[in-house]
Amino acid sequence: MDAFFAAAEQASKPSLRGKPVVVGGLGPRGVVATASYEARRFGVHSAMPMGQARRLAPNAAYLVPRFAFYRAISGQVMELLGRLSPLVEPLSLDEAFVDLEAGGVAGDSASARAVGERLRADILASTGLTGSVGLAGSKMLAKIASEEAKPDGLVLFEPGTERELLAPRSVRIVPGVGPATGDHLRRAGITTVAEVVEAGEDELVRLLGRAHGTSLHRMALGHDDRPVVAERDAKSVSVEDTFDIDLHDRLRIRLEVERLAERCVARLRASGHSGRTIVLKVRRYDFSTLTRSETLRGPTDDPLVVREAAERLLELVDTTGGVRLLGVGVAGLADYTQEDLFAQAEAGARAEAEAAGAAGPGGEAPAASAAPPPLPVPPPLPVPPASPVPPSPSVSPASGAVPGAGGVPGGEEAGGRRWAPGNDVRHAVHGHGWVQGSGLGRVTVRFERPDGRVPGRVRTFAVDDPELAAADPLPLVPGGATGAEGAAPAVVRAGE
DNA sequence: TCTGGGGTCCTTGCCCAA
DNA sequence: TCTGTTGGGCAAGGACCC
Repeated sequence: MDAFFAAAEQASKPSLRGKPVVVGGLGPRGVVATASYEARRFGVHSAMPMGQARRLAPNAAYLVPRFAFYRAISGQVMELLGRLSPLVEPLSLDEAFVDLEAGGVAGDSASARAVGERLRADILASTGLTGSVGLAGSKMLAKIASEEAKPDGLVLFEPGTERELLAPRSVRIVPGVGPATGDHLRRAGITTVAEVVEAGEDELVRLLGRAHGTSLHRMALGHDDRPVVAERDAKSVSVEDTFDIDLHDRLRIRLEVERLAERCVARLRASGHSGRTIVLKVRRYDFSTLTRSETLRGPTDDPLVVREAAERLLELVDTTGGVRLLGVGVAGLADYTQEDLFAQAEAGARAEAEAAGAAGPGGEAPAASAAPPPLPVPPPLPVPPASPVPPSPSVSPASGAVPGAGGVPGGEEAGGRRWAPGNDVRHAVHGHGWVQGSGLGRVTVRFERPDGRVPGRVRTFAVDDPELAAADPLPLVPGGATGAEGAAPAVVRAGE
C-alpha cells in the first residue's frame, strides 16, 4: 500500500486530500510513522523525529495513528491476496508476499501481470486506496520491484534478468543491508551490488561474519530461494514506553516496570502463549540501551512471576542520570496449554519428591525465580493498576505509544488523549467529524465524512461538551471495513 | 529541539557438560 | 586423572525491518 497510514487518513478526511499529512507520535519524542507523498516533498520521511518534520513542513496535518482502522483495511487487502494463493506472507499491515505459483493463478509473465493489475483494481474498489505490485521470481526482487512501482504502479522483473538489474544498484537495496552494514561496506570500497559480487564470498564473510556475508553474496548474485511462509510462530512478545520526560525516581521507574510487565502478560495471554525468558529493556538518558534477561525453569504467563522477574532485573540496572524508555518482554514462547500442563506435572512431581523427604541440602525451597509456575487455574487477567502515585501529566508515555489511541471509541485514555488529532468523534447536532486539535480546554472538530466531496466545516467546543463523544471510523467505501467491527468474520488476520 | 514500537536474526562471550 | 575440544544454553548487544 502506498503511504498507507497517511493515505487512509486522506481517504477518510476529504479536507486532507492533496495536502501534506504526517502520521506518528505527536509527543515531544514522537517519530513519523508515515508521511503522505505531499509531505515527502518537504523532506519528511518515516522514522524522522516529529520535531524535525514540523520544522520542514509546518503546515502539514499531524495526526496520531489509528491502528484499529488500519488493521481493518489491511484485513480486507489480505483477504484479496488470500484469493490468489494459499501462500501469503504478511510483512506488516501494508505489505505482503504472495506465492502466485502456489496459487496456480499465473504461469507466465503476461498472466502474472494481469493478476497484478486485477489485484490493484480490486484493492482500490474495496478499500478506496492505491497499492503497488512488484512481480519477480524471488522475494528480494519482488520487493525491489514493488518499491519501484510506488506509488500506484506495477513493475515486473523478467526471469533471467536478475544480475544485470541488480548490478548497478546500491548495496542498500539488498534486504539486511541497513545503515551500519552499508557504512561498513562503503569503508571497504563496496557501494554497488556489482562490487559485492566482485569482492567474493570470503571477503564478505571476513567483513560481515558468516551468516550475513554468505547471504549478502548470494543475494547479490540474484539467488534468493527464501520461500513465502504463510504462518510464522511468534518468538517473543514485548511492550515498551518512551517517556516524554526522563524518569529519575526509582520508585516511579519500578512502578512503570510493573505496569509494563502486566501489559506484556496481557498480550502474551491474548496470543495464547507462555514464555520462559523475561527481558527488561532500559534506554538511558543518553540513548544508550541495555537489556537484562532471566530464564525461568519453565514457561509462565503468570503476571506475578513476570513482574517479579522484571523487578529483579531492574535491580541490576543503574538508572542514575535518568531513563527515557522502559520495556518488558517475554521470549522463549511456548504453546501455553501444553507447556503449562507439562510445567504443572513437573511441579507436581517435585512437590511429591519434596514431601517424601527428598529436599535438597538445607531443605531450602527453590528460589521463586527458578520455580516453574504452577498454573492449575490461571490468575485473572490484570486490570490497569490503580496507581498509588497520581499520574503526572508531564511525565507520561510519549503520545502515540498508547494502545488504542487510534480510533478506539470509549476514550478511556487519561489526559485528554481521546481528543488526539485525527480521532473520530460524533456530535449530537453536527454529526460525524474528527479532531483537528485541542488545548486550553477546547477541542476543534472538522465535520466531514469519507464520502464528502468538499472539506467539511470546523467548530470548536469545550473538551467536556456532553454532546461530543468519541466515535468509530466510517468506512472508506460503502460496506467497507472500519475497524469498529468487534469480530469481523470474513477478515483475514494480518500482521498481528 | 533529534532519535517510536514491536518484532527477528546474528554475533560474541561465558559457562558447563560430555 | 588431567587436558583439550566441542557444542548447547544463556546473556547481552547490535543491526535490521516495517
